[in-house]
Amino acid sequence: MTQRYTLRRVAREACIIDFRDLGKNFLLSALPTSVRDRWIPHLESVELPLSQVVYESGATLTHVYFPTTAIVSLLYVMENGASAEIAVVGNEGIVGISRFMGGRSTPSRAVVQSAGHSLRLNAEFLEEEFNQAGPVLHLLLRYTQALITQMSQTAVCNRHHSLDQQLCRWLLLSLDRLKGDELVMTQELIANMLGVRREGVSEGALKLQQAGLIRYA
Amino acid sequence: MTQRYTLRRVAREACIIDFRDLGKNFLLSALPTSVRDRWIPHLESVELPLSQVVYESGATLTHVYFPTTAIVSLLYVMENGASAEIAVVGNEGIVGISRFMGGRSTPSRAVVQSAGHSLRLNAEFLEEEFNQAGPVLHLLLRYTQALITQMSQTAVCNRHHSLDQQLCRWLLLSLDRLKGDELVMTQELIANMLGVRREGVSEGALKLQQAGLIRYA
DNA sequence: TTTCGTTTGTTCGCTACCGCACAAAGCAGA
DNA sequence: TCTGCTTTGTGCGGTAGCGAACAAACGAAA
Repeated sequence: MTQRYTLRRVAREACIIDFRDLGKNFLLSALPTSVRDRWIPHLESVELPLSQVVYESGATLTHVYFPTTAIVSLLYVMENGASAEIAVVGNEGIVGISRFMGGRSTPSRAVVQSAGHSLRLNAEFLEEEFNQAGPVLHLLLRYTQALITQMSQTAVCNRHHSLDQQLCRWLLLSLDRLKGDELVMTQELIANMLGVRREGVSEGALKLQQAGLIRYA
Repeated sequence: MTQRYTLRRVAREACIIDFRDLGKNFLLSALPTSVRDRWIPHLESVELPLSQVVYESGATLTHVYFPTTAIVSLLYVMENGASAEIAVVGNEGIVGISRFMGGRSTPSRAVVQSAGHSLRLNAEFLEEEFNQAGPVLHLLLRYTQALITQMSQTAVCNRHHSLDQQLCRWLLLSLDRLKGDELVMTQELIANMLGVRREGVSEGALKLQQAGLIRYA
């Protein structure tokens, strides 16, 4: 019944979101219903095509994103243009943590790694909600802590693991965030994310295919 | 005058901290005086010897540390024992952010990289202060954002920079947090932090010495 | 069907770094 | 002063990954 009510309310306020999407993002579904009901009129539904830049390094965010089926990569770009992925965000998280962490800008670039759907929220609205210091704050900080852990692992992988190992990790990170088991992506793009040569990815993928662990075309 | 008052109060409450130390940690000195006065009776003064483990990976923190002259490295340790430094904390920060970020444990190990002095606070007390959602919360989150940026840089350095470059970065990160320009440390330890071979550090340091950029014995 | 652009596979030096082994230097304690 | 331990310097194969160059496969548009 509550859900029916929510659905109608969404319709009444002329928001085009499908309320079922709310349950697809773990953070949104972890919110108390009172908060979720308050957010619904502010949530927008967006499709994120492959390689779209969600936000640029140094930019001030206008929205924060709650991916449902999309996957977003956070890249750190060096002055000379070289870059490396520092974290991956899918339906378990939120893109744009720097907005509520206090800095006005972010050191990373967010790029869509797997096309899909996402909900998004006006950044100022989120900031106000965050500053009410209730469950929203605690949930987002817990997620941030998880993100920090993922970034730490990325750092140590970059140091100690072989290209093949990193490719495997990357595939698994993606698989964790995918509905099915299929990923639309070129080796070139994977190489950019990992910050390695395209040829290396080619060889790695080949090995995995020969071992029967993946298939691709 | 305010300072004299503070000093007396410290003495009255039989705390052994020197109130001048407060100003040596940037976070503590950025707090409003009202907060600082409230914290003073709870602050403890500790000496951190080289290589002391401030907290172990996975442990629940009992205290958070505000280094004044000490420098602490955050290391991520892999299952096979290999490790890599993910961030450095000196008098600009706080050791133990995971305590207020919500997770009960932390994925990193904190090790003293340069012996020195630090103030520390009971972790539960800090948590309560943090949850009052005032300036303490915002200051600590801002610092956390800075720490995340440092970790991102570490990740991308591990990917794209040469051993020599990383050694330089490490020395500069340390220099930024040192009073003078002298660092007591073996090449072996530096290698552990960076997650590289000791011989590599040896060669790198030699080059820098020959270039007249550093001196060591 | 042809053509052209994109994506993937393969090869060939080259270099940075690793693991190992060992020598040299410095320092502390007996 | 001698001895032993810690720390630093150096050399030597082995290898993973880089940069460049190019061939093969595939797909979409003309």
